Amino acid sequence: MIQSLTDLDREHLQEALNKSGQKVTSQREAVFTVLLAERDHPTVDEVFNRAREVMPGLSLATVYNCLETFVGCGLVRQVNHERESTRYCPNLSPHAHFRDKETGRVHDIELPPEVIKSLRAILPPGFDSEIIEISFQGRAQAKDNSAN
Amino acid sequence: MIQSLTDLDREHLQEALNKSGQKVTSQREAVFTVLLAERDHPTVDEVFNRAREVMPGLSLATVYNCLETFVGCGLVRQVNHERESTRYCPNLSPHAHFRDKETGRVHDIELPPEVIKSLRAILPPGFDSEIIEISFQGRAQAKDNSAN
DNA sequence: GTGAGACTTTGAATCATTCTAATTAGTCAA
DNA sequence: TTGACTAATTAGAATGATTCAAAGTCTCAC
Repeated sequence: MIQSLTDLDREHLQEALNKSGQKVTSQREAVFTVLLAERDHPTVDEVFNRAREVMPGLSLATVYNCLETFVGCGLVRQVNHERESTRYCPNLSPHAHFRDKETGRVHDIELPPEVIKSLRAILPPGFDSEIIEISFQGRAQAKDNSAN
Repeated sequence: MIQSLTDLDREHLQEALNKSGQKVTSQREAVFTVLLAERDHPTVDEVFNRAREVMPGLSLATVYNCLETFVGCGLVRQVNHERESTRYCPNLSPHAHFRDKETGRVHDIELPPEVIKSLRAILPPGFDSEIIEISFQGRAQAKDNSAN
């Protein structure tokens, strides 16, 4: 069952939206709640279905809009794997993604600062990168804790 | 103008295809030639248009098929950026990709073995990865040599 | 030269995503 | 309260990359 947002999370949402001149709406709150409730990198469709349990009138277009808004104000990250549907991730700390070939599940992998540094170091002069995306593919031993 | 394949490249193509029980056809040769001619990570459509200059009857589906075949037998790599059209890359040495935000161009960045090692090292036990993909996004100073 | 299997072709179908136009909700001023 | 303004939401159509299905062609072993 989907809990409602903690006060802290609601503040977080409000602050991020306000900072870019946008409003907290019940739809945005619902979508954000869904993202935080189960941190399993859901697709738009998955978010849509989960959110509708709580807000039946919600439209798919709105879910797209909300997620785009959140990405725009830095509340969530997109995760793409090849041409599969885009997935969404509310984990903001620097991390890589590991995609299990068998299940399609995506796991977060913590990314230590020195690794990031060594990656930046391989860029030739003149290349300046704000964003680095790292994704592994392979097999993850079932160790089904931390449901990423 | 599109040159034809060198003998070496033709052998390379032949060997890779044969190894997986597939044949060299004139279409595959044309598509492969296009990929090697200009190493700029073309989309399917770009490959299609270039290849048709040399083989007017070629169909789009065949270009999709050829590229899929090449990926399957390890002759080329796919490069995806968000939901843009997939691009194709005949560079087989380990490398990352850098996507210039302004131009959309993709550049290859050589990937030293020790960086790969340090990346593998961040995987928790139980995670086994065959493939690591690294992509940078940012600005590349116009230094328009090596047309990647 | 025939037949089997691999490859190619055309055009239709799919599917995620984006767009458009119309509606609703929220806010502020009078 | 009323109206006016703006941002957000909605439903459904449109888009665009990719895949699929069916029919046609080629090649090579026999």
